[in-house]
Formats: sequence, C-alpha cells, structure tokens
Amino acid sequence: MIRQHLSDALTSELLALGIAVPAVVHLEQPARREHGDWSSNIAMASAKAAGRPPRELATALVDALNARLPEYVERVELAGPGFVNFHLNPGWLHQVLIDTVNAGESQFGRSTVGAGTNVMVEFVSANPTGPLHAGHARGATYGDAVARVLEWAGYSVAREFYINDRGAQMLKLGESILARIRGEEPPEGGYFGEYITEWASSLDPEIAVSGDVEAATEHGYRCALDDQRAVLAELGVVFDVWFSERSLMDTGAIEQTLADLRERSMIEDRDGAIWLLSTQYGDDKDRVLVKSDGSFTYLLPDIAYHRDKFARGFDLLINVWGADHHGYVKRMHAAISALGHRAEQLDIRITQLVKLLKNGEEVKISKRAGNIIELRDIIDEVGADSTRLVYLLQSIDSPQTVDLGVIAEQSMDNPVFYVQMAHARLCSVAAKASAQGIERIDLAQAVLEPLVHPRELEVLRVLNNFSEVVELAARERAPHKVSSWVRELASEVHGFYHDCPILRDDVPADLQQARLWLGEAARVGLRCGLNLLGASAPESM
RNA sequence: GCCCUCGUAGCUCAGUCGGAUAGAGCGACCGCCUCCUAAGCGGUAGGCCGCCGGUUCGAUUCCGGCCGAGGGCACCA
Repeated sequence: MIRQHLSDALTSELLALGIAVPAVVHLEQPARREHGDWSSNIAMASAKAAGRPPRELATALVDALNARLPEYVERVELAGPGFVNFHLNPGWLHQVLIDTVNAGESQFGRSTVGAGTNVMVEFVSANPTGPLHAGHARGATYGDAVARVLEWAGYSVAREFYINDRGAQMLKLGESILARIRGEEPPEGGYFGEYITEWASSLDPEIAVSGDVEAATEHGYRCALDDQRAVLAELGVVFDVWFSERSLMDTGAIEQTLADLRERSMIEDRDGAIWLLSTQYGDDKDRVLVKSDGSFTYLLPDIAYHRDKFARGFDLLINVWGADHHGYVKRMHAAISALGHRAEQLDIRITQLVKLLKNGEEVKISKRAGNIIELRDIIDEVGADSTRLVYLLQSIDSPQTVDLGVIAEQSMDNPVFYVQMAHARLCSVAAKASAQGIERIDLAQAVLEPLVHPRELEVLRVLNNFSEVVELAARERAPHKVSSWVRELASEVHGFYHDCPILRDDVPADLQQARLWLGEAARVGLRCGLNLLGASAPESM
C-alpha cells in the first residue's frame, strides 16, 4: 500500500516534469536508515531516456515532492548518484498495524494474483515399494508449502500423489517378501530393508506357502501405501488424490494418448517400435513409447497421466521431482507440447539432493544394504514442525546438508523454536494481561501515536512486507522466502518483547493498549507465516 | 562429451527488478535476569561474493569463458 502510495506520487511528479514514466517505479527499503524509509532510483533509471543527468532529474523530483508532501512523508532528500529518499513519519506503520489486525489470521497477506487459475501440484510420488526416507521429505515439505503459498496467493490448488504401481520393480517387491519368508536373501535388484521382513510377517500364510509372487506383491503394495500415507499425514501433508498408474491401463487412456499423438503427427513407427517425435519440441532425441516387443516404456503412461491432468481442467501443472530426474524435464515438456499444450503450463521443479550428517559424519545410504533413514524416524525424533522447518529453510536449488544430530538436540540451530517461542511469548503476555483484567479496547479507539520505539516500528516494517513476500514466494515457487520472513519477524518480536514492556506498572495506559495491539498484529503475522510452512503456532511452550 | 543445479564469514545458508558501507543463524569472544518465558537481548572478531573478461553511471546480482562440487544422460522405472 505504502509502495503504491509513493509510486503514485513519483509518477505524478514525473508527468508534471514531462518525463516518460517507466513501467515499474522501483522503490526499495534501504539497508541504512539514514537513506530514508523508502528510496527510488528512478532518476538514474530515467536519466538516459529524459536526456538529463540523474542528479539534476532527482533534484527536480525532490523539490517538487517537498513542495507538495504526500501523506506520511516528512521530507524527501537527494542522495548519492541520484537516489530519491523518502523519510516518513510513523503514521504509515501505524496503518500497517491496523491493516494487519483487521485482516486477521484468515486474510493477512492474502492476494488474488492467482485467482481463476486451477493448479495441480504433484509431489512425492515415491514408488510403493518401501517407506519414505529422509530424501523424500524435501519434496514432501516443499510441495506442500508451495501448495499453501499458492492458495494464499489466490490460486485454486490440488495436491496429487502419482503411484508408480506398475512395472518390474513391483514384482521385485513381492519376490523380496517371499524370499525373506523362506529365510533367503532378496533377489538381484530387490529390496533389502528391514521393513521387508516386517511386511512379510503380516502376509497371508497361504500366499507364503503357495509362493504367489503377484499376491505377495499386492500385499507389499498395500503395506507401502498405508505406510507412506500415514507418515505423510504425521508430517501434515495430505493429498487430494492418489493417482494410480495402473488405473490408466483400464480406462483406455493409453490408447487415447497414442491416438491423439498420431492424429497430431507427433509419433512415428520405426524399427517395430512407436516413437514420440520429441525433438520437434527441443528434446535431445526422439523417445520410444511402445517397444518393439509391444510393451510400453515408462514414458507413455506418464504422458497419458499428464494428458489426464489437463483433461481434468487444470491450467497449470507443477511437478516436484528429485535431482535424479532432471534429465526427463525436456521430454515431458516436449510431450505436453506434442499434445497441444503450452510448455509453460508444466512447471517442473527439481529439488537438489539432501546430504545427511549425523554429528558431523556423512550417513551413506545404500538401498541394497537397506540402511535408509526413514522419514518416520526423523519425525519421531524431532517432531513434525521441526522436520518441516529444517527442510523449508533453504532454496531447493542448492544441495542441502542436514545434520540429524544437531536438529535432534533442539538447539537454536533449529529455528522453529525461535519462531514458535516468539508466538508463544505474545500469547503469554496477552493471557497475562487478561488475567490482570487488562483487555484490549476497540482498535478504532486505540491511540497508536505512542508507538515510536525503534523496536516497535521494526516489527511493523516487517509485517508490511508480508504480502509481497507471499506473492514472490508464489511466483517463484519459493516457500523458503516465507521461512526467511517469519524468522525476521520473530527476531523483531523478540527485540520488541525485550525492550518494550507491556504489563509493567510504569507503562502509561495508552502505550500499554498500543503495545497490546502491536503484539496482536505480530502474532497474526507469525501465525500466518508458520501456517504457510505447515508448522503449528503454539500458545505456550 | 552434452544437460541441470550450486560455488557468499570457520560451519549451515539468505541476498527482491542490477544500487549506497554485503546479511542471518550456529561456532568463538565479551556483556545483560529483584523486570510480561534467558528456548531471549546487546556487542566484538570473522569477506578476493570461485577465477577472468564483457555490458552499465553502478555487478554478489545480467552475459560469455574457465575452474571446482553434486546430479543426470536406455526400446530400465
């Protein structure tokens, strides 16, 4: 709001000076307070087009603005190579408090940029052959947080899990279970984890005796699915749809997909196989869809699945894949283009790998040895909130190092406590005030002018940024920006808490009221931020 | 060889559309509880933003080339 307000002021002065207004008027909050509350580089940016030196242009702007000061503006200064710096009175921040409280937990920071867009986020999509491990957690927490952020930005969002319940790896599951029952080693390419023995113990004895691989596979499949669903629920990740690859076989979706592609002349029969002409859309080589023996490659059901997503009315598909799948990005884009969709309608996000440390030493994962670190164990050890925060702390573009030993200590290496504590403290003060018979008066009656302490104003400054953070996080599919923001808010809240007493006897009544309201605004902010990350906001700790 | 991501403080990482003296947490060191939760607050030390060019009034940011790390390049899934 304040940004628009200042931007409008700059725009009208530029027009009055007869200078072309750029598409976006850049305004930022300078790192150094002496550079003002807000600063614009517009004079430097427009200098070339206007044919005037930046400082001359800035001087004209500054003079004009000072002659007709916009609301909240105390003075405007020229600085450096041509910055126009706005120094504001705290009134604009008091307005932030009012807006935040009025928006409340259900609305604060919401935006409508995504209104009318139907988006599906497909994530995790692990094979149903074992429990989820520490690596899956990155995709799970990221995908869910992206979905939450998009919802907050106005998108209509569905979460979906694609189950690869077809193919050779499924039978290996059944074979592994049967082998364990017989007391043998699982076969080459099979599964070696302890969970196989566990699942084997609940297998119907008749199947064990008959050695029916398909039946054993089905049993393992159910165990895997139940296990994955349960652990995701513990993490707070709930899918709208679990989509089975097998279901594509029964509905004619595969044949329809081939027919569509053939009609669009996007496939070709070659050497007894059916090829997708994916090079026409930027792939490195054409890809086989139906092998010369008549069976499908993995790619064909995948294409049919994405065709189905569009058929269900989604405008935008977001896929969260692990780094080991980045090589398939081009061919999937080519495939949906071949089906007549725009490549931008499929947004594939690659999460870089997670390296696990335990007390400084790398934990080597070997599927064969079966020594995976299960997601469940991490949640049991540190809790769902910490697990989520740890993974959401940084960009998915960089490889992540997680030290299980350190987060298990619940030290300040784990910022979830820091943020939750800030929330709990605010709740605690409000509760204590209430217990002392001190209630907040109607906000409209409250006098906010006493809020001038730097600690108070910094809290409000951070709150003001939230809606922009949400929009940016949505646009860039970058929930870690919300993590950064909420930590910053928590930091300011702790500072405010430390330096600005509320319930002490010597606090004047109107200041006490204003601070109680400030606490409420900050609490709303912390709550909303934590919520976007999928973490709880406890009222006491 | 080709493709993707990364390289910023001792460690783990932020850094918006290119801005002014590059940030946080942890670790190290020094302070602060008769006071609403010390799971907190303040301070000090610590930087060739991998290297070299280019664009620009201005580059950690954009472009090109190197160097280094991780991952991927099937008629496997």
